[in-house]
Amino acid sequence: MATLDQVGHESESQWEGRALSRTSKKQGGGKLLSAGPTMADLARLAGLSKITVSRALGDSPLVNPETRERIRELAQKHGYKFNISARNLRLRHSHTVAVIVEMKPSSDRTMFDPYPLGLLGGISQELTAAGYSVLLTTRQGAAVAAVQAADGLILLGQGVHQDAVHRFHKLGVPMVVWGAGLKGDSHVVVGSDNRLGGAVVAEYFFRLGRRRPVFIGNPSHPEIHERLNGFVAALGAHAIKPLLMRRDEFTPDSGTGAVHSLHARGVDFDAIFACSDLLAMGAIRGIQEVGRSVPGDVSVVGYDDMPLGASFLPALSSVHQDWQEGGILLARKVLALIRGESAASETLPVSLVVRST
Amino acid sequence: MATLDQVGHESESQWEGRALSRTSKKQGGGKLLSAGPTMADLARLAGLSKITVSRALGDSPLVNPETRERIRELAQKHGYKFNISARNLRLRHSHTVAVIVEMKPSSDRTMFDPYPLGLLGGISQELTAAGYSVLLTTRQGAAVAAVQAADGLILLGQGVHQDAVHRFHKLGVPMVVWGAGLKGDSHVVVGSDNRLGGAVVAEYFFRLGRRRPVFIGNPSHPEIHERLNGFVAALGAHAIKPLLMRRDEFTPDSGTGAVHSLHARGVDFDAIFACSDLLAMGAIRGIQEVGRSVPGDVSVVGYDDMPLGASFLPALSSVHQDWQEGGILLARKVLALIRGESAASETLPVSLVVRST
DNA sequence: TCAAGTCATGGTAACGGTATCATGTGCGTG
DNA sequence: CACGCACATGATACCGTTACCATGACTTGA
Repeated sequence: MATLDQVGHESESQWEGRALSRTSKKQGGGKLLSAGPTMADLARLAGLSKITVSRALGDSPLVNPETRERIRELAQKHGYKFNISARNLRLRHSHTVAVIVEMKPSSDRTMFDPYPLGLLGGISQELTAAGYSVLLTTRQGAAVAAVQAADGLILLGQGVHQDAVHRFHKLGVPMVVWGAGLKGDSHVVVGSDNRLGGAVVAEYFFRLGRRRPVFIGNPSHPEIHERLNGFVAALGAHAIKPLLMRRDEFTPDSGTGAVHSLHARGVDFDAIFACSDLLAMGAIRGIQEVGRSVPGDVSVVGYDDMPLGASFLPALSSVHQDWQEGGILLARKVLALIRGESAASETLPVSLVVRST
Repeated sequence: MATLDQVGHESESQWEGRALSRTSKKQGGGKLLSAGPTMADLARLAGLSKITVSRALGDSPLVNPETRERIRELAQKHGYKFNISARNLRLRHSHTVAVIVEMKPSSDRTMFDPYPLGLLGGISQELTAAGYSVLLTTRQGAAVAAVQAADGLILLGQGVHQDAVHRFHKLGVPMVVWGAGLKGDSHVVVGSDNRLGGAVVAEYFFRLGRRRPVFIGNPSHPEIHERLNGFVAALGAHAIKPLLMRRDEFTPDSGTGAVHSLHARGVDFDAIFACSDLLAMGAIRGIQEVGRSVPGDVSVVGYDDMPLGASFLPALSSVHQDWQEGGILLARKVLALIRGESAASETLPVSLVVRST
């Protein structure tokens, strides 16, 4: 929209202060504010009215192309800066979408390291391209007036709690949430297809001839619960029943521990689906420690496809999700809602990246 | 400042539309816009003037405490929303700081995974607390009008190139940059003390009795160059000269490759300082592959203290930096500059976390 | 008793854009 | 020649807030 590509172009003349050229009705005075020129100033300079300047800068077809060019140059030359607040006030919207990131204290943030950043990148890219600003906040800062003024809201964070969702919902602003969509949800949810992720791994194991698979992870996270569901359902179709090994921590240690525990209990298993790459890497170490081999004796698949996993030895197979794509989709949904269109919840496909394990 | 803590408080009555209660001079008409009440509306409701409402909501000492309370309740009850655009227009500032993140295409982004997120958290926390909004953009989006309107700028990204810095500097807005400060820099730079990081590792190696240390990394990044400088200088004080093993990639593979290369060339070494944890972990694997042990034969220290490193086996020693603290500092510096105070470049201390390697 | 000094409140004019409804020109056509 | 129409531009009135400078009531002290 009113995107003036001025970065990098040096203004050739300094704006000399306002008071002189201003049609001040009361003050003839000399207090020279060091503010830039306004549309009214450009208008006077060009011998036109400010509305024409507004139209020229806004690419309106109503102005003569030559006039537009002339005004453009003038704006350039005098270092004109468009005032967004004024436009937003007049237009009665903020052209802003608030992104609220729920940062957990820090404990299992590990799991989400690569995640919000990619998401944020996609969101920022798409929203900026549409002429919207991205207002970043944490949950604590969400009470601030600027957030309330946003035209739209994006909620980020694992297992965003329902109460938080409702709280923000009350602001009466278009809202889109990242995560696992529960069936009864009234709001729009975008997330990667965790169920599919589980199913894909199940099929993979089945094709490899694995018949005694184990799932490692913490299914109390809604997203991970879905992975488990998909995994169990797909295996069930082949009359296979996987074992659930519950682990709360998403660290390599935890994965190693899980395997040792299985081994100690004499459990017979030939495949492991870990719901995080870190867990998977730990599990592989555990498997090797108890004298078995990957992928010879046991197949292992992780989740998230961390860059690290690819250069792990043996190179880790993992379920890949495109965070950036997710961010873009989130952004598109809010924009649609803001425009008054409807938007449905959507899940993004995931893909299994098969490497050595 | 004008922070109205309204999230979560449900407004008890719906605002019934404007036209009726409005002192419209021309239109007596019925077009009922579904916009919320304004200060003027509250004023009429309270039998006061809008300026008094403004003062009450703004905690001005000029209004009677009882009046203030009354207005507060009224605002609450009618779901009043403060209009930031109007205030910003009037006050001639945006109360906004733009954060420009330079996202590399994706190649060695690995290195920076945990980094911008922590930084961003700190920035957001501090800025929000001060009543400022955080406007997030990538470099591509930085030409947008909203960025130009920001009261301040924070530039994030490894080795932010000088040209970019100058480009943004021309906007004439207070700016703070994250990274390694070069001596001749005119702008304010905040970064962690890479030189100290190198020195600390050097001392650690020396105390352990290591005399043939190797540095692995890519010193063409300014920040990493500093680490190398500190490392070399501190070792130099003990008349030790480290070997530089240049590696462009920051992956484990690259680290493993480096060690194999050293081994193949018959280089004698007893300590490795890798300028990234991933590199360090790869190096450890390489060391083990060529039949030597960590930390028995070779000591290894990484950089960044990734959560992963702590649960690596053997647990990785690493140089730790507090990203969040860095973000807070960045925020404080811009705020100071915005207030017209001066601010100096500053480096944050780092600490060596000694684990098993 | 009156000047001076609080305290609480109000009138008015900005801040810098854009929507709405004119206005004025030139041109083609019946 | 008058009419309608497209085109280019303008006058005016807001959008919702706060700064500036009153104004009136009531207190205080000489």
